[in-house]
Amino acid sequence: MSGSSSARDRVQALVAVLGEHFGPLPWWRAPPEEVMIGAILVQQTRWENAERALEELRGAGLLSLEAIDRAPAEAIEEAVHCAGFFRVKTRRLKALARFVLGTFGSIEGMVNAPTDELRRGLLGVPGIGEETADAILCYAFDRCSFVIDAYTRRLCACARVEEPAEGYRGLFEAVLSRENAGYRQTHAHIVEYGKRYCSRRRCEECSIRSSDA
DNA sequence: GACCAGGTCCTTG
DNA sequence: CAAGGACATGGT
Repeated sequence: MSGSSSARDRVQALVAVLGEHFGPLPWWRAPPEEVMIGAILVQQTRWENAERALEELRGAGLLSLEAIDRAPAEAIEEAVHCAGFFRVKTRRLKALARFVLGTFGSIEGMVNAPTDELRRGLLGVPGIGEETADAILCYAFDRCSFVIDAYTRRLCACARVEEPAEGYRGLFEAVLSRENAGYRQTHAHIVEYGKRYCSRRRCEECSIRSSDA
């Protein structure tokens, strides 16, 4: 087998330490449709900007996949302008809407679909990569899909967790129990830790690292 | 004014 | 397959 400090062991330790450090953390709650839209809007920007864009969409009556599918691109671009990459994100929102409405007819058609099928479908939508797909699965549809984002990679690098060829996702999913709450919670912990202690410009000495190494 | 933010896609070597 | 660039606004 592996030594006393395999990548999996280190991830297990990270999850435990974060849990003790932060305890339960709140996370944005919204209907699945809004979570999906938010998952696109938040790409490569602060959540605050994505949230503003969501409110702009709401104000314009565009906070639904039906409306996004129907509306002219210019109207959506104007609403999501404050989230950056507004032309790209508009195209991605429309692609998402087309996928959901075309493949499942509606959001309701997705809630009972198998996770594998949803994940493959989402990854086939231009503009939806692994992180966005897993965020949608985890936070919009309560699935056990762990979200690997920039914070996770940074933290793992800091904690000397070597990345497997298939990526970090499998490590976390092997460590977490099969319940959605833990997936949400651990990702929330990592984001909180990243924002507070381990951004790109500054990475304070990781207390995590010493307790794990 | 540079640098960064909860990515993804396309092009090059 | 790794590395680099494009997409864009808002905050430090």
